[in-house]
Amino acid sequence: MTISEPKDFIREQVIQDNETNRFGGRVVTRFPPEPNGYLHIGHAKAIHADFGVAQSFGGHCNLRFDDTNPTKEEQEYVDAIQYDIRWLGYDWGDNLFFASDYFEQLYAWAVKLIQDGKAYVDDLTADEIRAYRGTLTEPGRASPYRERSVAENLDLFARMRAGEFPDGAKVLRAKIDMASGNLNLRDPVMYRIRHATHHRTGDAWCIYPMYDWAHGQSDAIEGVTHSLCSLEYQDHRPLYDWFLDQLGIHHPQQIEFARLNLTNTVTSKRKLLQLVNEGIVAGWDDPRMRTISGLRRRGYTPEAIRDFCDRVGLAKKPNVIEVALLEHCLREDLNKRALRVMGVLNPVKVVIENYPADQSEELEAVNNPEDPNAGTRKIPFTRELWIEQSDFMLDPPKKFFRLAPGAEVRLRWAYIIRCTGVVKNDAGEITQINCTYDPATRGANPIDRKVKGTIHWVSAAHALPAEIRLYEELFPQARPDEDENWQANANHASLQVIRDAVVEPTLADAAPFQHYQFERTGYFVVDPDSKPGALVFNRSVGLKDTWGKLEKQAS
RNA sequence: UGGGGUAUGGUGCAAUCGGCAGCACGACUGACUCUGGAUCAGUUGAUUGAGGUUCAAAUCCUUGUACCCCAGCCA
Repeated sequence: MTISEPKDFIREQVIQDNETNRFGGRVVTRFPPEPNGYLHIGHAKAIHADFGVAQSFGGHCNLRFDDTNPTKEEQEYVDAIQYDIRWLGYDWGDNLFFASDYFEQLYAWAVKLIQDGKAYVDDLTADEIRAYRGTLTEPGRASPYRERSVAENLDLFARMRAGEFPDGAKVLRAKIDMASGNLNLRDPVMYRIRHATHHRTGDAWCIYPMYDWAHGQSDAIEGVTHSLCSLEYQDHRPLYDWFLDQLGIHHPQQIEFARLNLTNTVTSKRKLLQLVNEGIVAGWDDPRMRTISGLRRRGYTPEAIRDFCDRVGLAKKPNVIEVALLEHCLREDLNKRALRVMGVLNPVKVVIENYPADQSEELEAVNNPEDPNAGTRKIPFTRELWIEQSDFMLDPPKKFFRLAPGAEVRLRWAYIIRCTGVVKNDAGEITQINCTYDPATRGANPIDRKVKGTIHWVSAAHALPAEIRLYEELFPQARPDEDENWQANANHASLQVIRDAVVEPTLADAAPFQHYQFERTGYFVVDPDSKPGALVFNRSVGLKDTWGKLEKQAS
């Protein structure tokens, strides 16, 4: 690892382990998703930690699906998770594993624990086990089945596997300490009976290992050295260590860090699933969702997400990151790469009275001022244009640098125009703005006066219709799920669809997931729903808007 | 005294042996600008409380306080 890399407490630990030669200098991590939902921004942090730490030390990171609960897991999720991790830019090479691949080994180890008198078959019901477990402040009591003979346990456990008992009739438990202050050590369940079809092992098994029993042993099998997980597993570490010690097998170091929390965001698979199932959003990839697929569709880039993960850091302190940081990372990435184009969301017609109706010209526009290699393009200019309604005011306040009666404004890449009057309909709405243009101001500033404002426009004759989807926060409040009734916090007006926007003709062939900056408006991405002739754009994030801020302060 | 954790500006992360509390986001000024974008310059603002040790404490000691996690046959 080079000196310039960040040294969070996890990397410090690894450095120490390498110095003491604890794992022979090897560094192996793993990312262990359960395939029961889609990945979200919180997983991105974990992935970034798991793959990033391994990479820092020239090690590798396994992708291991923690598929020990057949009633909740599906192949669909296995596929989606792999797609998302790859899209984020991480590579597990050949190291794709499944906890279900280890079921046979896990079973053999369980038998060994029984033989050693360290595990037993319990006939108590789930409710009874809970009652016997005691409470946070009172010790538990031993199950009446705790002292069964090894032979009987062996027999019963074999028959559990053989399918002789119905769901819930028996479990295998580790025999540890019913009085421990750590509830996880009060004879945790290792196996439960589930006559369910598993997405990979089919009907080969009807007993399935619990997380605590499967996880550490899977880490050991894979030669993992540093097993990174979130804070809530701190209480499980003694159990993780206990199993490994009883078995006397390779013993990785579990290290816990604080999971990511984001303002205005729910990150809980259960809640995300609810948003989808209850139709509050359109699906897992709804651009308002901070799932990886939702962020992708919203126009986030892997680079922006990785940069974000870098900046949030890695520590044990529970945290809530402001979404502003996420948005900052996106803007910073897109500013360097997104091609600039002009699009008018809420058009109003401008007629340039002294520009001949039969005339048109091609003006050169810079594609990205931040990137000379992006080149230039030609955009058509004619007598009739669309401009943004908000770029005109009949009675403008001070510091409004745009178009108003008698005022001048620069048309981006084109001429300076002066407003001479407006046309209104019967309802009093402005339907047309009349202007004159100054032919001397193409590519040049006037010498006798200063024109401060520049606005974007699209030639009416060449404009392409477009649908534009604007998003606000799904949850306007910073911490939506502090509330028991968190779903009620959802803003059902968080998606605004504009169907009559117009964009410049160079966008005719814009392909899904292409990023653009609509000048002065924001960053937009082509939605997968988009087709030539029926363009659809999502606003990824707005540009910083100091004028908008002024307006807000004024109101 | 059930067990396990965490406390540094509004937010997140640093400060390696006890040695000038730093970086980023945000907010606020200003400069510049054919994007009210970008860029540049600057300002604001923090060590959980109380004692103690020390020339010197975010860091060491004592003692409080607050917050988070744990009682699934989920992970």
